Amino acid sequence: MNDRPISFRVGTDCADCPIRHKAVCAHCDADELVRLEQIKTYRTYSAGEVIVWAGDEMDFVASLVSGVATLTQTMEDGRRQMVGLLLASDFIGRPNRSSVSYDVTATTDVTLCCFRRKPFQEVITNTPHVSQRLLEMTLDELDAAREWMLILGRKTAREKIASFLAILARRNAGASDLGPGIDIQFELPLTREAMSEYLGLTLETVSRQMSGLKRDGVILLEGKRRIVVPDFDALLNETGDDADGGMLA
Amino acid sequence: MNDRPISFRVGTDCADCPIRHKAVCAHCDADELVRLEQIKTYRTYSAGEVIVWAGDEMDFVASLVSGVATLTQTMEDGRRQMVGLLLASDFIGRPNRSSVSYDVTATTDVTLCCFRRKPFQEVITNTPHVSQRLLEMTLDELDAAREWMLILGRKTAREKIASFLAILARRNAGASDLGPGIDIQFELPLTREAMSEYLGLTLETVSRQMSGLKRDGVILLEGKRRIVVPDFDALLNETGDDADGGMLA
DNA sequence: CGCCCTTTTGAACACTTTCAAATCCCGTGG
DNA sequence: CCACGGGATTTGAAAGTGTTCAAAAGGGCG
Repeated sequence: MNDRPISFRVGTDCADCPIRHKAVCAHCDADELVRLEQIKTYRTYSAGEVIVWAGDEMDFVASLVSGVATLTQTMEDGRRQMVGLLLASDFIGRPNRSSVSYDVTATTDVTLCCFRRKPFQEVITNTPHVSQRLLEMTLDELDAAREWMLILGRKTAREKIASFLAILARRNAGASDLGPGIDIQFELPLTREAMSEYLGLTLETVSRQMSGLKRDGVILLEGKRRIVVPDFDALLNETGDDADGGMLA
Repeated sequence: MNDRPISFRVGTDCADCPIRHKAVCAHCDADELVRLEQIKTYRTYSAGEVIVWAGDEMDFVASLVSGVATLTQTMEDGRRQMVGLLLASDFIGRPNRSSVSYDVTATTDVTLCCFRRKPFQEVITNTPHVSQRLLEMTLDELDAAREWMLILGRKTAREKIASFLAILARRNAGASDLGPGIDIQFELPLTREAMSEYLGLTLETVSRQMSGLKRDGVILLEGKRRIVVPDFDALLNETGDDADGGMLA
């Protein structure tokens, strides 16, 4: 019902983990990592696979080690809205609640670091480093959700696309150079349909607006999935936000 | 810059507090309450007053004791989207971050229980009962934000209005009777304009849809602000959600 | 009683959706 | 190596929903 493990890789050392310093375990010391090591298991899912369905029981919580996953809500009549876009180091599941509220889907191949629910709840209770990190991450997600609400509620289709691309560009570039004159490139981890579910649009509108941004030279497409942003400020100018941060004043 | 106290009421006992068992202090024992008492101050704001502006520094965090407040984001050109609707017991501010991301506005007369930022951060660090309660509350807010995202991204104007009224009805009725045959009544704490900012609509559309729901007998208006819901299921049927919870099967 | 702000209503318009069909792209198999 | 198949994407045209601009009606408070 709730798990479709494709493969297991047990015994991987937390010290070598690519998300060691960003995930829920970020603040842990060596002793605390040992506790987590004892209750963790890796699972992998392939692109397109559903990790859990809304309403199902999930006997674990997890950190997303690699890949991209989504949280999606579905209405009676099939209308769908994505409500979470999970990248490396993001947390899946809610302590003290075993039933899941949203469909969780792997949109690329995904590796999860899963913690058995019961013992993880004890860790939360006894390890302030973990619960405090989880609070930080949840507050960040809440901020992201609120930025997303502005996009959904008030932006035009073109602004929505530009905003989405800017968010991806920022997350992919990390803290590195987003200045003018530097080409930013990244892979789109979502289909046009998934983008439409993120942005509250139809996939046709997404396609049209992508074409529009390409036509206007704001983005270049290499194949269908690789995006090149020749001028990040130009992209920001399309988002409707305070793009240039008052550089003109 | 950041505070416009209208009046103070010092020395009020936490034991008598109306939000004692729902706010961030809910899990605290007597000793822990003493610590909070030492750093708290009450402030009141009158309807319409801005509590803090986005970007301002806030030297306190707070629990909303009574009244209704909103979090709102504003774009360059004046488009506005509400991203938080704060009712009694909700928490305002973010630990470890003194600058505020959204305009916080009192939409009715409001009383806050404010905690000085610095000492509150110590409480967070040293008092698991507080940090764990704050985590719970933040997770609840995140869930609410995600439900809201579905409303903004995928619902029609009529469904948005119905969903909003259903949310208010549920919060006001508390755990009590929402069954059929029981009239639910509540006061609208928001103007049409504030509703439009909540729902990503124009105020004209809000007004039209309210009229439509009234015309169809889904709601009754007593004055402009008091709403009567003669049949809660009928309202739910307008939300687009799985209204009757499978009662028909 | 009158003023002002909120709310309602009307009509034309704009943007996104819907429905339909063509095109592209990639993996597969001949 | 190239043709084929099928999902993903793009493009077109018509239709619909919500917005915009405008004006009237309603309500509360001095």
